[in-house]
Amino acid sequence: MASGSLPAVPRLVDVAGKAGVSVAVASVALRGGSRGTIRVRPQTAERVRRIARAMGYRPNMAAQRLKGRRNDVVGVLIGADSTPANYDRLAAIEREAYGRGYRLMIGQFHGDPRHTAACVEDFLARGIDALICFHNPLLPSDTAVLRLVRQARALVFQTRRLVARAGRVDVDRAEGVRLAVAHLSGRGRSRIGLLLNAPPESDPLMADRLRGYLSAPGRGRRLVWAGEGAFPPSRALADRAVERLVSRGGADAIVASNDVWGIEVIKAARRGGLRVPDDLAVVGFDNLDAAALFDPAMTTIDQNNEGFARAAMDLLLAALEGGQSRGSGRTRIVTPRLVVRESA
Amino acid sequence: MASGSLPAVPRLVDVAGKAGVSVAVASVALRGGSRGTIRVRPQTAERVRRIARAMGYRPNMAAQRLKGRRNDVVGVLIGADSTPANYDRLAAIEREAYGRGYRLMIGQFHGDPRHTAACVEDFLARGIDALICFHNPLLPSDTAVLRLVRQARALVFQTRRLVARAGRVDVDRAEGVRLAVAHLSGRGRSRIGLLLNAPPESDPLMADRLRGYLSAPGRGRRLVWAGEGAFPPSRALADRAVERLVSRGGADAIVASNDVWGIEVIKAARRGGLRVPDDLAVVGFDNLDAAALFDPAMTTIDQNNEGFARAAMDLLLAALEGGQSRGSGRTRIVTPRLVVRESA
DNA sequence: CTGAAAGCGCTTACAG
DNA sequence: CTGAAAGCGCTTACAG
Repeated sequence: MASGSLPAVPRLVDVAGKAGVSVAVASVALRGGSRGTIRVRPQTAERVRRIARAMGYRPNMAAQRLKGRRNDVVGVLIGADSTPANYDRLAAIEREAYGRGYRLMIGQFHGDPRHTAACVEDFLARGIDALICFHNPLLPSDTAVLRLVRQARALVFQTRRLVARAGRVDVDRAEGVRLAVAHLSGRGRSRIGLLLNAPPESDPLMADRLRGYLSAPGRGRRLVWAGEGAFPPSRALADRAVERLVSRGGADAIVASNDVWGIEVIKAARRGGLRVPDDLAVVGFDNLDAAALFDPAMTTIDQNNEGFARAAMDLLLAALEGGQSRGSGRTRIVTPRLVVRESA
Repeated sequence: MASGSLPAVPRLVDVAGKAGVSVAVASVALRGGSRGTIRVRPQTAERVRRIARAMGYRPNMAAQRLKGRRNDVVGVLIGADSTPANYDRLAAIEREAYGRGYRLMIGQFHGDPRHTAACVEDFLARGIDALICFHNPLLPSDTAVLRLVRQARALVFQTRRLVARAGRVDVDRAEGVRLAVAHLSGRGRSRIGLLLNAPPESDPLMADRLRGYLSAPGRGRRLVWAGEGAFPPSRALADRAVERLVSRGGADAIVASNDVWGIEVIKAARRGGLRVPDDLAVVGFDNLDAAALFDPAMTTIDQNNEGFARAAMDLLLAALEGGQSRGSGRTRIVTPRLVVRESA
């Protein structure tokens, strides 16, 4: 609209023409000294690069991909109704992927398997190199979606491996709870309760926490309360949990299955006239921003999202670079850490 | 590794062969009845589609792009050290883009303009259709980066337009503060203070809040305190703010420039023996998860990220679909809303 | 109404 | 050591 001659995006042939070399030489020159049978003399290569830069040349990635170049894109499937903890993890994965030269493409979900399938189709059509599946969007019964997912060249599942050759990254939730119990026990708490968001029989993530709790040294007598999966908890539900664990159970400390529950428990305890941490110590799980901001600042288990991201990219790159490892090599367990603040 | 014959990704020519038609007919059949001079009879088209589906055919997007197909990808530049509020907004943009058939590609920043430039280069090489720039990563002085950014076919800036033809989306921060003041005034607060994270002279986002404050009916006498931009605020700084606004200024209500400040002010007020909201009402800004979880649940201004996302995509699609509108048509101001909870 | 052919912008064997 | 040519998988004028 502004000028008469449209500038047009420069192509390799334009660069080659200006440099007085063939496109083959130009192509090789731009990507380092030599490729296959072609060997370009350093000064020529430098000249080509200089001219390319001056022209603002940028290789057309679509053309490169047609010739087999990798895309360097990782697709991520994540539930649109994900907990804040999952978004924190996603941000960590994005940073890690970026550092390794990969871009992330996000696919959000709403529970409809047909929609999920369409999203994976789109990922595949775009030529993603790898796929990370957060556990919430996929069920073993979604066979149509899983058939598509299987077509990704490299695959990592969170927590639960739904495809045989895939990698898996998980957080050692049991260890997280053990860390919390050990900390509380070390501070003289003798009646440590565990609060679960859902029954451990129906929720493997809760079962892991229970396992950690039961195996923790210094735990004292068993004291567990589990909700029915309602999340976030209502005020009445939080009151009930505190009533069971503290009023009836005599707890002087509670390890909650996540930060939102931890915060709601502190509020409920206060409504019941308890002081935190004096009368009741509370440890959360996730290390959300809200945990640090809460008053009292909440002690919690950090899931180590950086470690998770590193492990996921390690597995994906290993799979991409040929030797998709087998057996235990395909699983990485990330160790969480305790963040001590004021609530415990 | 498993079977003898590698399955190989089916191509259009394979589908056409199996259907007994030319690739041209197959190509057109797969994308609706007719294209250009080619008109495929419905039953033929249906047969081609059925065969394609049975073969698991998926068009190679790289090849399509080489022929001019759009990519349907929006790049987003966002600071890696962004506030949580920006990530909430990013999630909203992702959902909105997804609903309109676009994917998002995220580029994070660390302040190094060379790194930023490399990221935009990458976006352009990947053929993004549009670019959204959050305000933090870019400065008017980064001319090299801006030269690259300008090459995007459609552009939207947050808050501050750094490229002439770009679109701009902003939140009416002044209106947000007016809503907060009106609410407080309506609840009988007569001495309403404004707390800013940085001096309004040096930070336009703070200047907007001040403008809203000064123009709010029922505000009472002017009472403003501004920090020096340190964020998040230290305990001592929050104490000082409360000391100035409440102890010296006599405020019975404070509007804070963001939720983190709002929360820290509530904590500081309590340290000073004040009850919230009885002695002091506090309104935040951003509506982070932490605001709802805090005790007392914090009243705050929601920036309306859904509205922001819708406006940004509207502008981008308008630019992409030819008529890049001019003048005021390129700016969209989103109206925030007050979320009333317990703190005010 | 349909088919053969050109061409998008690259990379890489293959000849000189 | 360098150039001309084929081909990646599509789409779309152009001929029949």
